[in-house]
Amino acid sequence: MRATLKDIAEEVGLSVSSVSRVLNNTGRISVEKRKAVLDAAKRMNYTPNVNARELKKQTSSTIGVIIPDVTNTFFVRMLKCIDHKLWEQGYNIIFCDTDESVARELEYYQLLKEKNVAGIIVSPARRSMIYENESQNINCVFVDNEPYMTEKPYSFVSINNMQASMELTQYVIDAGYRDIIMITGDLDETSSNQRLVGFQNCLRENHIGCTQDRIYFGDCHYKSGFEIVERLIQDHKLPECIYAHNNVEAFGAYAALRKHGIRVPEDIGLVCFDGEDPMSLHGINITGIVQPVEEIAEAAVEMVLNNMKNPGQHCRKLLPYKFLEGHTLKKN
Amino acid sequence: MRATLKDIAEEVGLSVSSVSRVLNNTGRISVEKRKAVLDAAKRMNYTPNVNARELKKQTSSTIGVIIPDVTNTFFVRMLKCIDHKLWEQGYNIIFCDTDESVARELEYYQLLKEKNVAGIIVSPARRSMIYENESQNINCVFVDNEPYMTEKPYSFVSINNMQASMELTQYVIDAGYRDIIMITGDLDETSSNQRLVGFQNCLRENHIGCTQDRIYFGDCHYKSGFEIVERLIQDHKLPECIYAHNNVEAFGAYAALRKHGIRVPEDIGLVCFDGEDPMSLHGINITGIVQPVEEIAEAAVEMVLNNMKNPGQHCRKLLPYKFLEGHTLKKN
DNA sequence: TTGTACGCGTTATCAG
DNA sequence: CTGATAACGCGTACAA
Repeated sequence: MRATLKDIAEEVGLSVSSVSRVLNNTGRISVEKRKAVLDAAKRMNYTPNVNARELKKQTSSTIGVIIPDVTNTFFVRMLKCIDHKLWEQGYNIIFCDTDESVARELEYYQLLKEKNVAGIIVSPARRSMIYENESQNINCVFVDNEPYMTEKPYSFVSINNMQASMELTQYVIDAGYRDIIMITGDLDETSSNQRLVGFQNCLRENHIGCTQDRIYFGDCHYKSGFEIVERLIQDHKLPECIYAHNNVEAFGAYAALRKHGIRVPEDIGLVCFDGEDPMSLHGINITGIVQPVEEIAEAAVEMVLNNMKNPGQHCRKLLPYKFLEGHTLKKN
Repeated sequence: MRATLKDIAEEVGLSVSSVSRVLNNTGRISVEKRKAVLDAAKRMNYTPNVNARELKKQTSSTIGVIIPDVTNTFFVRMLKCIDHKLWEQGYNIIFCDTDESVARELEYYQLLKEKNVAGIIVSPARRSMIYENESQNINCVFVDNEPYMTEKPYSFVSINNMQASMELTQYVIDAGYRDIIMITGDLDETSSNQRLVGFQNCLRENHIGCTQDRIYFGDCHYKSGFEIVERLIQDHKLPECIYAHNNVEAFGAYAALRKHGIRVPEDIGLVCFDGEDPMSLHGINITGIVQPVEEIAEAAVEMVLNNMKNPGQHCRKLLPYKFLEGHTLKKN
């Protein structure tokens, strides 16, 4: 068994509180007793029980992080950044990958509360139900996708997806493309929705018909990008340019194009969000919007820590994004 | 504040123990009181305090997972698998990314103990010091890389890296290549070391000189793969085939080759470990060894859970790997 | 300077 | 069936 304060106390013939005082450097203790305690602690390999301490002190040093799919490069980078920021502040992460299951998300959320986390950073999947039937004021920061239908206030950090999407679309148009299609993300998610709306708005503003056949419904995954594009190829319906909702879909799209010998950007243009991952497309950057992952993570951490000191204070942050000129559009 | 058993007890005019019994379905309680408790619990949004419960019951439902870099596709997939397996068993993960810092690894390890985890799954970075000065018998399973220099027994799961490396090298040779170089991983890690040894052994067995200029020292990262190959190109020293320690290095190597218009496999061969990620090379699989990530994760979980029931039982498992015939070697 | 007593939220034992 | 009581490991107000 692990040594406890009590064990040490018995060992050195002191009271538990004195031992506690020594180990926490609180209160005054005679030098020799202090030494005795420290020696015993070392000898007995004493390890404090943080859970007990936090139960007593009514604090918590763990933050729950819920994400839909950690194999997605955007989320994994966010996770890593969050971990580092929190580590610096003395916090730990309980990691929850929901596999995009709303049910799992809810179960994880419940569990995190039971584990007494100091706060939760969640990038919800689909129409997140987290805030349904939730009367408790839990310290929760949403990232990327907003919770569905709640009049309760909440904290949120992301970028302005609609605006970014419009800018991107406009860039494509300005580059000379007019026949553009979009492969959407999961439209149950607000970020996907916003990007689609931005795309549609921009087409309209440019008097380009935004007919239904410009929109293909993906699900944020590689496979949907791949399959949609392969179908387009087979149907001889390839447009001049493909706008994929995220990098993963774009990789899928790219793979399908390459499989059929269609070159990017010579034969077709390709844009997306978060296409800058150098590891993923052998050094080829995909032109498009790049979300400031680090800043988003940092803001989320800041917000969740701040909410601890000022409970009930909610905050909504839309961070500036970057435009990346990659190698997947023809020069005008 | 969060409602506690005591709050409910006061609300319904019962003792704390009775409330506990109702909520845990233990012991007999009259129907009406049971209903009263349940109602109150719901009304007051009662959430049990797992930490308190586990303090009392002397149990723990959290497992620490320490990995060197979660953005590495191998580790992130492992993490995800581990999370899912543990979730099924009612356990949670405290996530620790060390950024390959041995110091951080040690700090995390200490912290996990303090947080009272039921066990730790660790893929150590470099020459892990985790087991130095460690007299306590902590439930710890090592994955991929073995701890450095300890006479203490430990649990470990991986593949037989040396044998796999020999097989891979032999395959390359059998495919007609003789001028092969290897870009190693971080040689402080046993897996990297083993793969290098396997490469060398196989060359010797085939009477191919294993001179020092066949070995380039990488560090498992994209950048090192890229830079080493670019230097080779500039020095006109490209071999017939490059053997990269892992997929990330191979991606870097591939990017460098592509940048200079060198085609794979037409102009040069490329093999590595874990090159099957369809997302990463636009559908092109890299020929080589594939580690059974899922099985490794599963085994690690099994071992860590088993160690809980049978403390001190250590186990070493080398799982079967697969050979993947991809698209990066010329057909013989 | 040190010890006693109490409580954090929970469960388990023992009485009634 | 129900309620005290103790204990898990720890920190702290109070007393000595």
